[in-house]
Amino acid sequence: MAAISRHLHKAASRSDKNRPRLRENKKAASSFSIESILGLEKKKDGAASAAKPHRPWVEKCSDLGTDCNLCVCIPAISYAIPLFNAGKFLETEERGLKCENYFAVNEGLSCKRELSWYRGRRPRTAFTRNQIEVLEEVFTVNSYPGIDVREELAQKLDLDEDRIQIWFQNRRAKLKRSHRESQFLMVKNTFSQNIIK
Amino acid sequence: MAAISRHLHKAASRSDKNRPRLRENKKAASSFSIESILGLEKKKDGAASAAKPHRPWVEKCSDLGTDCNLCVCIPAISYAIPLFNAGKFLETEERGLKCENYFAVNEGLSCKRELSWYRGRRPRTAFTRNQIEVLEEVFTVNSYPGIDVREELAQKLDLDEDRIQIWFQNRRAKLKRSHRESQFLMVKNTFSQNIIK
DNA sequence: TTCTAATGTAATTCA
DNA sequence: TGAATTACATTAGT
Repeated sequence: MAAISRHLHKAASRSDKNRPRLRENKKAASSFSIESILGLEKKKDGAASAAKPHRPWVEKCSDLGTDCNLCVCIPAISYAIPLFNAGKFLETEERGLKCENYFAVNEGLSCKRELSWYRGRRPRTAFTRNQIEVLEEVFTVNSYPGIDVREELAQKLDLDEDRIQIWFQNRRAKLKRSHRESQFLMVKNTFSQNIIK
Repeated sequence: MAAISRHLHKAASRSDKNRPRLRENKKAASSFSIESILGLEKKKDGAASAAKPHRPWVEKCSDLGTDCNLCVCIPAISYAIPLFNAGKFLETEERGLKCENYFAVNEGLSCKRELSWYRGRRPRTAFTRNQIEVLEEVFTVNSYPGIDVREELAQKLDLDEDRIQIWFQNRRAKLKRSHRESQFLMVKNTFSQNIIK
C-alpha cells in the first residue's frame, strides 16, 4: 500500500511539468555573446528578463509592493531554521504549507514557483556506511534491480524505495563515466605508443 | 586532447540512446532475494574495478614512461582502497599519511604539489585578477551560464570549461551563503527588538 | 585563519 | 531511463 501511494505520488508529480524551469539560460544564452551580456547589463531592463540573474533564493518579494511584509519574512525564516536544526525535512514541509497558503492569497503564480524552486528540493539524504555497503554489494551483481528488490532493500535498510532507485541511477551513471574514461585512456595510450614507435 | 577527454566525460554518449534496453532485470530480479544476490558477491570481483573514482587527469601518469614506478604504484594503491570500504574519509586520511611519510623522506617542497597530485586531486587553479573580474561581471547578469557561454568564456579567458562551471557553482554557493547569513542577522535583530519592546 | 577551488554525490529536469 | 545539471557537504590549498 505504501508502495502504491508512493507511485501515485510519483506519477502525479510527473504531471506538473510547469514547475520552475532551470533551463531558460540555455536558450537565452545562445543569443548572447559575452560582450553582449556584459554590454547589456545596464541598458536593457526589458529584455533583461532573459539575462536577469536567476537566483531564486535571493528572490525578495519586495517587487510585490510595500505591504508584503511576510514575503520578506518567510523566506528569511525558512533559511534561518537550518542553522539551528539539522532535521530539515519537517521544516520544509511546514514551509511549504505556509508559503503556499500565503501566496495563494496575495500573489499569483510567479512567486510561488520561484519559492517552490528552493522549497521543493528534497533534503540530501546521507546514507550510512552500512547502507552504502549493502547497496554496493547488490550493485555488483545487479545494477538494475526491479521494484521488488528495491522494496526489499528499502525495508531492510530503512530507506524509501525512491532513494534506492535514485541511488542506483546515480551509481549507474558513475559506472558509465568511469568506463568511458578508461576506454579513453586505452585509446590514448595506444595512440601515443604508436607515435613513439 | 584535453578537450576530447572533457567531452568524453560530459556529453559523449548521446549516441547510445539507441542501446538495447535492459529490461530483463525486472523478471530476473523477482527470482532473487537480497540474500541470494549477496551470496553471489564473491564471484564478480571484476565488476568492482568500475568503482574507480572519477579523476580523468590521472591519465597523465602513463605519459611519464615506464621508469616512473611511483606514478603507477601509488595511485594504484590509493584507488584500490575505496573498493573495499565505503568509509572514504578514513581512507583519504590514511592515504594522505602514507604518501606524506613516503615522500617526506625523499624530497622537500615540490613534494607537496606532487602529493596532491598523487592523491588524485587537481592542482588548485589560481585565477588571475582579470579572469575573476570577467567571471564576476558575467555572474552579475547570469549566474547560470549555459554551455555556450561557458565555452565562450573558457576560450576568451584561456581556461577549461570545467573550471568555469566549477567556478560558477562555487560562486552561487557563496552568494547563497552570504544571503542566508544576512537574512539570519535580520531575523535575529527583528526577533531581539521584539523581545525588548 | 579565511576564502575558495576541487570533490563526491543526492536530487532534479528533460527527452 | 540516461544525460546533464544543480545543490550541498566536505576537503584542502593559499
